[in-house]
Amino acid sequence: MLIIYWNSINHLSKCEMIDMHPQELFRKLFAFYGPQNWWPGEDFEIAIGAVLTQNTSWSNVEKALQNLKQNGLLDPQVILNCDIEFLKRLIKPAGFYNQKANYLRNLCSLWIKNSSPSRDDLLAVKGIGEETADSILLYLLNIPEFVIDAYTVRISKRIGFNGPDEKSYWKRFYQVKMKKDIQVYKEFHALLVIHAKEYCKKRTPLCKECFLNEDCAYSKK
DNA sequence: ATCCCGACAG
DNA sequence: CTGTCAGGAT
Repeated sequence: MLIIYWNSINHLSKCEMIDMHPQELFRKLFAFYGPQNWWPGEDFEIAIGAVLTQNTSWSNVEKALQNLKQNGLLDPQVILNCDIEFLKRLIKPAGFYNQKANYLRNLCSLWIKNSSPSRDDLLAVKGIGEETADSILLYLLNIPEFVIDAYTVRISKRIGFNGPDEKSYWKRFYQVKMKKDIQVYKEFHALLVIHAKEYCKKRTPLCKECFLNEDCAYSKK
């Protein structure tokens, strides 16, 4: 009887340890992976990459960006001037090229009118949702919008930050709990991405080898 | 076969 | 809320 009681106490204390602060998650990710220095590319290329990477692996996006770069198509006006079928062919490796070609042109039209758009300006563009808008705002325009993607939701729920699947919830969650710091926002999102790819994978997460498994609710199930 | 830093239309 | 868009890596 005493042992059962002890075990329940022990279990409770473990649960409390799982409930860590997002700051602590950030600190541990940063300690393990180091700075990601994730603002590759020049200016508008970041915005292009943000669109091309919608539901698409970055390795495929890199091929498309290379094609664009080799043809001098990283400039909004040049993109608008070029034949759309040519544009589609260049970005083909990134997938969804029919719609993404149009999405890019929509973004270019906005950018020519206003190269420092607001969040609402971006969301008004057909093809730019919240994640893409926030990526552009954070990594290109240096506006502190916390980027929430499928990886962020997956890791947050697994590690034990109880919450729904809705990205809007997690955006508020992180923006309330984290210090409003551009560099931290940038690094944190980048760290969540690399961690989701290397350990916290969708089907086969590598919990045994994961450096966070003692802090993670998912690895204890 | 499954997944990839989603967004939009129906 | 569900179907659709799509090539590329594993």
